[in-house]
Amino acid sequence: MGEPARRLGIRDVAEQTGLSVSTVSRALNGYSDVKLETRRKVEAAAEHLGYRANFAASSLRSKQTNIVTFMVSKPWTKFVDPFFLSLLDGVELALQAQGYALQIIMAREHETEFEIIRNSVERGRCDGLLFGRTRPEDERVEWLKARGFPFVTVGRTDKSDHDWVDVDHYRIGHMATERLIRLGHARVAHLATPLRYTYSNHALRGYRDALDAHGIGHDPALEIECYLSRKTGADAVTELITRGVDPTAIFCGNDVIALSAMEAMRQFGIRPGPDMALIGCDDIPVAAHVGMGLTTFRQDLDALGMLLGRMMVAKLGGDAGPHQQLIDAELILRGTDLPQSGGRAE
Amino acid sequence: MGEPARRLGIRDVAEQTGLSVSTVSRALNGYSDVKLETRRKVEAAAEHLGYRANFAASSLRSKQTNIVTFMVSKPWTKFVDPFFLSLLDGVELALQAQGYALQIIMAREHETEFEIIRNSVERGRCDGLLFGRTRPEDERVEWLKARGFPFVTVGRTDKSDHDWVDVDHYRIGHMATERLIRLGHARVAHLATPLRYTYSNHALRGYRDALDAHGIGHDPALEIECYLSRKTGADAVTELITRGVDPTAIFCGNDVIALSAMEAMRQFGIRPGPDMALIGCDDIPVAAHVGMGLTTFRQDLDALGMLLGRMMVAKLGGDAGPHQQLIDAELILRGTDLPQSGGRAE
DNA sequence: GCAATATTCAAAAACGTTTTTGGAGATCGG
DNA sequence: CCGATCTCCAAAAACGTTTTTGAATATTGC
Repeated sequence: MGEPARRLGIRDVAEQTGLSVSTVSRALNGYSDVKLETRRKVEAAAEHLGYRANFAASSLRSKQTNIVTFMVSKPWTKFVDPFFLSLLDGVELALQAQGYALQIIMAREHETEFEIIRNSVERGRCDGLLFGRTRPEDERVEWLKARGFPFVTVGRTDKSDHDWVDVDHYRIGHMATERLIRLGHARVAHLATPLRYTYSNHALRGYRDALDAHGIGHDPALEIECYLSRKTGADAVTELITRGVDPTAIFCGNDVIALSAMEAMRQFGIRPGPDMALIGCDDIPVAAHVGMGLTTFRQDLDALGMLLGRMMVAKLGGDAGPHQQLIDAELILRGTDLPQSGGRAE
Repeated sequence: MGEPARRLGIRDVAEQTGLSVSTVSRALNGYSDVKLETRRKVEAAAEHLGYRANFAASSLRSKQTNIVTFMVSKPWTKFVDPFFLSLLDGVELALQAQGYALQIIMAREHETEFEIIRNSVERGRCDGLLFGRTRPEDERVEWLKARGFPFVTVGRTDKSDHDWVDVDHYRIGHMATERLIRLGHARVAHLATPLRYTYSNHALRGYRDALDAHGIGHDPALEIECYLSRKTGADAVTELITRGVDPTAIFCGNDVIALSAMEAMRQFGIRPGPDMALIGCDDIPVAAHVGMGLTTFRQDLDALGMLLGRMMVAKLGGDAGPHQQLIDAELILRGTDLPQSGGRAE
């Protein structure tokens, strides 16, 4: 009868080499108390047999997975967000250099985010956790902190007493608004990204502070919160115009909102740029190609990702930290940040 | 002194309920031979204690992970390829509906692809494997087939005797070329995606067959293979023009190539569309915004992804298959597929 | 040359579950 | 009312590693 076709195990390597199972394990895992010659012999036998340690078994015994999980939240799964891939590319690079594997899981529903984290941590599926879209008061952050589980976030909380990397959206908001003011605009609107996220609040504060610094108070009618769908930038512009708020310039929290806003402007016969100045954020690929080109901010996401990965590796290596770092974005000047024209051509 | 702070285990749930460890396990895993009342009690206790089965242990004993791995290859990690995220979104949806988790790993170097697959399979890290960028003769496919490990690919091999989903690039190539011919173009060039991939060959065959069907032989000088970087579409156009090959229309294997080609055309004073017709493939977001809009093909990637996921679930459920399915792409008419103008305006 | 220390390896325990095996009590048919 | 069949659960084995423990041999210091 045919053999039961047992799976190849460390035992087979031991038999092949005439060594004990424990020695084989120690040789394969790079322990120092095994003679070089022995190690070579073991490695040769393992290679020859095609043996690899079973993941579940080794992770059960050693209590580590060598996996870092990045949880991507709904908005990132829904759009082709350049934020996503470039960032991950950097993270992966930094992790694999230290022997860690990057695993990506998706949180489709907003409510499942926490559940996914709990599951990953409590079931011991990974050694460290990465995620973004942090909120001013973030349940996930608090829970992980309380448990002492290693994690780094993209974005801060209000307390910010954990490890994070972040793009300086305060500075972005401030610079964008100031530039528009210097171009002669007195009524600058802000179409904000969802204010449940911390970074949106930072951008908003930057916007307001820039206005204040120039003696222009902020007008609630000029501030509209947009959600991450394709339409709300347009809706916001429509609202601004139909209500007669009449801004002459707009700072948008991201390019998707800006693009949507531009669409609405054209419907109203307003030329984005000449008739209404516009600055976005993110520099998505379309930004360079739409109309006369959208002026926006670019972030070095590769660098941000590598930073994120390196922080995680440092934490996992026992470095207590704190690990916190702010990244600057670069203003990309294109065609939509034009001076106040004094009214649109009829 | 202080308790050793042991990790919460199934034993604790057993003690809490006064049941045996085995019964708790069976209750939690939905076996039928446990009284409803007992099951409820166990679930309540587990919930109350916050217990979750350790992943490594359960996967070691049960020999399954409930994980399906999608390996993404280098080109997909490098660009913001819409192919990627939409596809994964669909896959994830189909998998999680059946209790499987989607895990994504990246193959940065081309050469590591195979190594990653071996590692995943031999170490028992997942129950099934998904990947794309298949080649006419694909080492990965052969190896997995020989091992009998469950996998589905995006794209076929020459033999195609495994499970796959694919976009019908033959039809795309045929339709695009035929459309250009009907518009009066006799010299239609083809900027192909890398021919090491199977789908590129299908597109090329479609292109050639359409020419043949109209009594136009294919001219090797009109066929240029482009690699997936931003520049080669431009390089190819430059080559066509400087060599005096003078096509009046181009069918591009994808939109990135087409966009790059358009850039080069403009440098030569050739207007994409009026002076040289152009059809791309993929309908990346920029395609709608560039110039007068790029005519291209759109694929329903969500559907493709869900199909992929459902096939994997079926396989894992024991359905022997074969599971093979071809998906049609939709022609999106925009501004670059114009009739032969008889020469460009000087 | 002898005790002390280093080096190298083997045996066995441990990791936390699921699965196998089997047995006690309940239910059923006649 | 008795044997047969079900229902529900407990005890123990098993999964394939890594880690702990300890012992044999080789090396060193004096």
